[in-house]
Amino acid sequence: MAEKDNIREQIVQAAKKRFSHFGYAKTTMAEVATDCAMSPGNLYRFYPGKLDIAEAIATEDYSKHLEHMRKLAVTPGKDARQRLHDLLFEELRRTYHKLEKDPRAYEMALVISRERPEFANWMLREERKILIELLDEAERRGEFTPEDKEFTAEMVQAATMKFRYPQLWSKLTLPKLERELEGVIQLLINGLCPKARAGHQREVAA
Amino acid sequence: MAEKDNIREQIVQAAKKRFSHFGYAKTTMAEVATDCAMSPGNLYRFYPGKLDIAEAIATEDYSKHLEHMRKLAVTPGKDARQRLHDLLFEELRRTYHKLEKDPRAYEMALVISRERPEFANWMLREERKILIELLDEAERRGEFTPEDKEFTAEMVQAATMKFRYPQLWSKLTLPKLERELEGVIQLLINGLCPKARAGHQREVAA
DNA sequence: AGATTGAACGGTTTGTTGATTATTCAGAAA
DNA sequence: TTTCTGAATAATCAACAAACCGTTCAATCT
Repeated sequence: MAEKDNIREQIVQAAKKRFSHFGYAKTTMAEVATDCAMSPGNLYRFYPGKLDIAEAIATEDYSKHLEHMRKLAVTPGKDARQRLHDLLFEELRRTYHKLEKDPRAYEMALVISRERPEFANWMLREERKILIELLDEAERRGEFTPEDKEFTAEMVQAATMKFRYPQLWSKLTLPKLERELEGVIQLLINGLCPKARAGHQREVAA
Repeated sequence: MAEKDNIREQIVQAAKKRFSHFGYAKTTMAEVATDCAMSPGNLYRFYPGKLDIAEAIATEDYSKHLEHMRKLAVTPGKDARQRLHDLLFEELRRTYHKLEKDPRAYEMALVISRERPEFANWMLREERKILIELLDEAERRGEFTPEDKEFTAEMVQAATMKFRYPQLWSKLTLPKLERELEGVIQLLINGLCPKARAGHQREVAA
């Protein structure tokens, strides 16, 4: 069924164009169908519904992002702290720029996470896998030694939840958000307890 | 102007009754005025508007909560970790129960934080003062030694943001939230770095 | 047969109108 | 004069109708 996959891809491409020009809500199935030179009804042989097309677009997009993050998680020549830092900053910057420069994409993200809460969970699960890779690698190098890595990854995500949801940012600029994330990472790495206070931590440059 | 303050208090009491019985939206200024045996117009000599009455109620309520938390922050016979734990759990439980058992109060909270974002900031600032007290006390006892306590308190709040906003809970039960908060606190206290791994941490009992 | 259409269905959104209500203020009461 | 009233105002809300659009499916085409 390579032909069917081609058509699915064509539909996704057409929808992507429409969604990013006019927004998800203002794009009709009839328009997407016309762009693909087919009838509206025929779309439903390839996707169960409009939201599923949006989900396909979002899945493709986030998968690319995940691939990038997977590389950051195991970059050689950087210690675990730096890799965790790079990973979480990448996620923050991506979200911030989507919000700022791409309101259409942000609209789609809102719709999907409202209508398909499972999708947001999938994103968290995938990112968590990468965090676990990072922790595994860190253990191999003797940097961190968390007992339960699955649980630890979940807690790192919980502690950085603020940086995933623009609704919680209340007009904070990116530099301020980065300064906060930097602080949270420092706390997560070193903790409040003094023990053997580790060497200095670099400050964010903004 | 003791008389004026009495009337202000009477208005708040009348509004509190109405709001908690019928909700904020379904309560009219005319009704509150009638309850206070005055005309609607006269209310405006005491409060600038309906929202300000709601804010007065919320301020009074949260101030009581703050007082309670202030006690938790300096309870003798508990170490800093336990006090931080008690403080953050108290906040979480309060929010959870407002949401579960008191939809009227939750409605008011939503309206206020939408129309008066400054109020949410005030709450955070006040809670932060308490966190700083806790850190000061911890330093005195040689438990934690954060360099910049104002900043550290801010970061503790950032890391526990998830537990303040029911919108982020997506159907999580209180026990699951408590388990997560427990994990985040552990991470905040001990950090990911091994250094001198501290003694075991208790598990939540639910 | 399998693939495709497009009109029909039903749910949602949009636009409109009328009522409700927060807020104001000219004047009455004290 | 100062305090208060309540009708007037303007903004918001609720209800209803019309239009729109996602989705389905009987009919048509290949």
